[in-house]
Amino acid sequence: MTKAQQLIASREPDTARHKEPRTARGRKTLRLILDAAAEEFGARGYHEGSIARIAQRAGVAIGSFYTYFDSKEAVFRALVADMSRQVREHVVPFILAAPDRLAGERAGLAAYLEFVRTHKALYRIIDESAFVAEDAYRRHYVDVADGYAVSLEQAFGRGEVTPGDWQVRAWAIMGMNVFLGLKFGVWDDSRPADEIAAAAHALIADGLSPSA
Amino acid sequence: MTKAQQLIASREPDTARHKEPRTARGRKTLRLILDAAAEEFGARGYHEGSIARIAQRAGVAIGSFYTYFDSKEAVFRALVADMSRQVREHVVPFILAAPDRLAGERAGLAAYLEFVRTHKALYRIIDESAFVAEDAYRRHYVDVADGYAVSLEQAFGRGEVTPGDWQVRAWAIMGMNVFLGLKFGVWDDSRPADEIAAAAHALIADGLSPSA
DNA sequence: GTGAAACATGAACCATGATTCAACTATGAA
DNA sequence: TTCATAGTTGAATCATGGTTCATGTTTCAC
Repeated sequence: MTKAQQLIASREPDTARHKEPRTARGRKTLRLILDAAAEEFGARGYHEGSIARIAQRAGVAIGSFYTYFDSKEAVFRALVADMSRQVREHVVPFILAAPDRLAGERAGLAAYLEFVRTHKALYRIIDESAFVAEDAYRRHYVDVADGYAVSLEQAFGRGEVTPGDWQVRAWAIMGMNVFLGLKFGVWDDSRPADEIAAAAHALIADGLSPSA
Repeated sequence: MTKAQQLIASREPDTARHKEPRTARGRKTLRLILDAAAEEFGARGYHEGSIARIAQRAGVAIGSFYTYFDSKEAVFRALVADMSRQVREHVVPFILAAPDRLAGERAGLAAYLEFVRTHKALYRIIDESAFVAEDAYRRHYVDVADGYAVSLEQAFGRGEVTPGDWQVRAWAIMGMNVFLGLKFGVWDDSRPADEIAAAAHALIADGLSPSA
């Protein structure tokens, strides 16, 4: 397993399983349904979203939906797992490509903001999972935070950051990024992602204290 | 208006209005219903929560609920506004009592963590409002962030913090606090709030960079 | 080519729970 | 004391939408 794979992979087995298609036709239909569900839940949210409309968007009958998923919650869980993976696959390479961890932090945030701006549905789905599939939500954030903590500690080993409480730092930075994503990604994309990332990077690197 | 009142107050008029009771009996019943709703939504969430159960918890008939609120959403909105105010009323005094803004940051986070630990329902309700009453959710966080931004800028005027992007900093710090509240307040309260606040304070004050 | 398994269809079923409402009781001002 | 208003009651109503299922159609290994 490469370092990138380690950071992307989830620690837990994939519990959100759909019924595996056995033919090419089946795989295609499953894909259609998943994409339609992402659109529907992204636009209307879990509770307002309807299976009938998902089926319609996918261009299949309602019954076909139930060929692949046991319930509304099942398809939602599958989506959360899928999107959790997508975010990490998009962001991690930017972090790894940077010369050091702090530069990586900045590049990662910029990449994250760009990703959120072009995948607002994704943001909403992961967030809403807190109330629909709490375990999936926890898994997502615990995975990301643990990846962060490990990564920070390794950077410390290379002398790139000061020592400190890795768990607190990981959750703090993650929360920062998520809220910046909400504010400057989802709600207001008028400012360049780089600019936000630079300001956040400055905060994380040097803090607010004038004496330092 | 005192400084504390400024920080606590919401910029927007109170849109989430219930029907005002005209007698002492009515005011008492309204209070019972609001408290019951907080319990119910805190425990089961908005969609799993039911009006019938709220009425039961409050010890009143279903019809009485509709004497005070037009709908399920209306009572939820009233709760969000109420709790948004509660958090600020609890935390702001700690920030103001501190000798300077950075110390205030630390004291505020510790106070916030303690509050979250003893009011987990509140945390959940505000968070879920993102999907039930998005405008109320936005209002809450925009209010808090703007308060932060102003407060940081004033601290800069007193030479307590370095100059920077106030909006980005405000949202970053707020996100940090919210996520630390989720992780170390709601999910895991095994570590002392002070300890978490101290670690976060160190991050915000001095950053991660070893050169600084 | 053939048959069993996989996949597709969508009308009908059904549980759930928010909301209504008509009858009743308590309050408090005059 | 009186009566208009405020407040209370909970069974019945009603809309919604997730889920089922009996009946086809397609695929593909043999």
